[in-house]
Amino acid sequence: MRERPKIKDIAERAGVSVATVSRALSDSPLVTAETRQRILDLARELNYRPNVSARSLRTRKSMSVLLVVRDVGNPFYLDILKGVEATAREAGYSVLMGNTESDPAREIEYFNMLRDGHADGMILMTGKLPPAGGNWTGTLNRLAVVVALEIIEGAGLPHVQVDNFGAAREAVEHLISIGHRRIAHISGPLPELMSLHRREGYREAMRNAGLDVPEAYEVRGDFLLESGQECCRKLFTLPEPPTALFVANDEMAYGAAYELRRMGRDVPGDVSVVGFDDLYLSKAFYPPLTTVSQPRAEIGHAAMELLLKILSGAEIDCDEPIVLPTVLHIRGSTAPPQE
Amino acid sequence: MRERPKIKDIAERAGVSVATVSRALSDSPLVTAETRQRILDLARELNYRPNVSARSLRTRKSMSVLLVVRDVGNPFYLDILKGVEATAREAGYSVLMGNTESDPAREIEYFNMLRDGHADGMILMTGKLPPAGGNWTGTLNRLAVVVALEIIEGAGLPHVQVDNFGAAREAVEHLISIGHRRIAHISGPLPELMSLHRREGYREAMRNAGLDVPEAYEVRGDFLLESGQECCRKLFTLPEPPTALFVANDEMAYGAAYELRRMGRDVPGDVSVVGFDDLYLSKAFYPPLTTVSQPRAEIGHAAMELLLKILSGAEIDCDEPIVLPTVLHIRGSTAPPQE
DNA sequence: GTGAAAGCGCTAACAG
DNA sequence: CTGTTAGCGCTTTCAC
Repeated sequence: MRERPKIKDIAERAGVSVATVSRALSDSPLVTAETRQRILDLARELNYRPNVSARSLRTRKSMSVLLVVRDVGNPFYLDILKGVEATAREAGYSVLMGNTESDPAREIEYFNMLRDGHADGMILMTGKLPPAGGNWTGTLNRLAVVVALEIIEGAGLPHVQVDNFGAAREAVEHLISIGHRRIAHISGPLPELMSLHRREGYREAMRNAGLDVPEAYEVRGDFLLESGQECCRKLFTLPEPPTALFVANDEMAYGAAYELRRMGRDVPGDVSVVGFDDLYLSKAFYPPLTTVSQPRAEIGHAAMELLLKILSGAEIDCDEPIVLPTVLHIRGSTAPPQE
Repeated sequence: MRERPKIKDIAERAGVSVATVSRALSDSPLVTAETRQRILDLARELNYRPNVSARSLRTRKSMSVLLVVRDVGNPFYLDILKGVEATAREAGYSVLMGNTESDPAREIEYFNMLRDGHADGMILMTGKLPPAGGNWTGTLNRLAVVVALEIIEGAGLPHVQVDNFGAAREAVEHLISIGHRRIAHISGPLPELMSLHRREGYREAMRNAGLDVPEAYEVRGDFLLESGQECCRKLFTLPEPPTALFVANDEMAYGAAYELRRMGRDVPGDVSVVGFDDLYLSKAFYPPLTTVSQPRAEIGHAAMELLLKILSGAEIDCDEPIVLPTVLHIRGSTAPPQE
């Protein structure tokens, strides 16, 4: 058989109709065990594989989902992707990668891919809806979209997230508990909700401990290494620099630690540093970073499960986000302040 | 318009046939500029998007490619993925993620996805062909497959790679040039070609310098952090431990550096370490790792370009791999040996 | 330049 | 239980 066999080829050889073959192949109970077996054997023999386009066209299902992130190059997404991929594959779905790089045109494009049957559903990790350019607006509620990691308010979409506020508070409480009082915060880009929540957690912990937060102790970064360095430099030109840093993500925390070293300050001897994310290989950094670990694989898994539920037609309560637990890993970058 | 508009809807409103609409939409010259414009306007107004399944079924093209890796969780692939994605999107292709985790069943599965029309081509980064279980064998030459990063011998497939041998040699030559003579090597898993080539580069550099390589100076790892630690431990129980390490990838290099620190040896004061890959954030490590940087985005880009060429029907010379240049980044983890 | 019509390969009524 | 048949939405001959 030179050409790819189709259902018709099997039907002819088996001496049955295409309908029967289709049924046998999809495990319909409407086929005798014997016929089914004959067909199955034949299919294997011919090395038959159903044509996905034909099937999709007919069933109106693509059996693939779209995973959309801001930057595929960011290692943070890796384990999430892994979790999504594993769960998707188990359910027979393929995963299409989407990368917006915050380009509105691309954001729209990926939504369009849902409409044109490229994918059945989408896991959105960009933290925002595309501008209302394409008039997919209004169709939104009909599309199967799960927001993971980030939060999009007011769209009525289901969410899978972590308690950024609580996790940040816990991280800062750790610093307080080992004796720090002058604790500064390098935040993520504002007014993104994730950054906001982490900053609120920081403020709450400080407030609860009766500690002061001078305005200059809150510096705004953008989650990238360089901004961690820069923010750190700013903080240590202050007349009364902090003894500890709560940084909104690991990448900036590395930047800060790197900068501290350059300035001749020891971590954690002179300054303690706490990050957020628990990046791949973060335990290999020196000193190993104390950080909030997010259950990334589980986030991916949960988001995909939720999406599958939606795709199966179940009603989802979008008002109650799924919140996954974080863990504060206390490692070598934090220590009590010097006398 | 509640339902998704199809070509027929446009045709009716425009008072033309579906054929004309199809032609106008695909920029065929067989349509008057005026009709075309009317149709285009209408399409935009209705927010029309062609159904991909129908189109794929008809054209026998899925306009997507499969990117298959051993482990999506490995950050090494990130920039490659990014390069592939960007190039693919520009050409109108989507990228499907494939993750084998070295499971033969999955390896076969992804090849099957080519046959069933799920994807038009594949970029394979697993370094091996699936076991000849599915009888896709023989069909191989008909499938559009590009091998990137790794090497698969004898399959007649086009390759995009780096000169692992030369890059490794250069790295070791650097160590030699700053005065090291007792240089050990932590290799990747054998007999994988990539590991083999890097080891050969190491040997060649040593040989050229007239340096001895005691058998115990070559330890075999598996590219993971822990194995870097382990191998390092072995090396430093030798009666005459090395003063420098050439490690086959960054992840193990971090493991080794971590272990050296634990053993109270300073990097680079007591021991110099050179890695391979130049991982994301590697400059933030302490000390910043001297390492061979691979042009990952370019590898992704080149592989996708090559695949596009194949998909466009061009004949490819599979005997001449595309070899991309590496750069040795000399950073803080290497220094002349102590007196 | 445009239209009619024939499928691409599959599934799902509907009949038997 | 099995077969016949009508599409899914699109592209592409082949006529006109």
